[in-house]
Amino acid sequence: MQVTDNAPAITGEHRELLDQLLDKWSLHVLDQLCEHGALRFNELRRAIPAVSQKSLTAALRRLERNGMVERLVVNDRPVAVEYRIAPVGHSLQELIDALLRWTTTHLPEVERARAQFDDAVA
Amino acid sequence: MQVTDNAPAITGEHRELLDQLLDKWSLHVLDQLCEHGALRFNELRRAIPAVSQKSLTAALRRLERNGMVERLVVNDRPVAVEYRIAPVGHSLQELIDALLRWTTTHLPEVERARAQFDDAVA
DNA sequence: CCGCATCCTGCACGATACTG
DNA sequence: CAGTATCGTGCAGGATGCGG
Repeated sequence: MQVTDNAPAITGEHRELLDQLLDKWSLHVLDQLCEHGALRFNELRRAIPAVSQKSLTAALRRLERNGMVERLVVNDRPVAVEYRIAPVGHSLQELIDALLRWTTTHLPEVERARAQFDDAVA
Repeated sequence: MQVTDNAPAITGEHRELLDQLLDKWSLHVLDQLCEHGALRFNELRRAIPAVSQKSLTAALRRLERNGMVERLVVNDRPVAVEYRIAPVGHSLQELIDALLRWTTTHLPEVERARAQFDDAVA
């Protein structure tokens, strides 16, 4: 075993956690919460128009359960809830940004590869 | 707009690309190919025992189409195929490693959060 | 305003059998 | 060895309606 072994193996738990943090909507949610600090439920809905109420709720619950965001009831009558990014969630943000930057950088290259592949098939 | 804006927005294309690269099996495949350089189809199957033949084929096709890996026929009779990591795929590896290191680091914290959350519900 | 319950649909994925 | 073809199933996720 090398001391320079900086590539951990992929265990089921790794995969499970990444699935819960990098799923279809969680990236958007984390992104918004990092940018604005704290947002109300319907503010998030408006910020991410394509998400359904059900999926947004599910994503928020998942993120909350994993400690990425904090949910706090601001007010009863009428009910007001605020979602706030947790410190550990903020630490994830750097990685997410890195991913987004990577895609932005390499998207043209990927699209060329796709065109070439699709041509070869046809 | 700030010049220091280092957080690109999440477009549909970003999401689509990430979905194709970070899916259930692609991480394993990229990981293996980066580690070993080049592998045969059945070597990959053995290296990732949980994957079905169908899903591995699909993952490899997807990665190939996006330019992440190169497929080359080494031999006919009997057929031998080699999958090799492409340069752009290798550039992804650093991010994947970063993700894995992040999960490794924060998994205990996440598990504490989960336990607490599940307690609160019960 | 926030969110759960229900129904419905498509698709991801495994299992299995077959081919060059 | 490296796939393609087909079938069956679970589950993610949208649409809709109700409740505190």
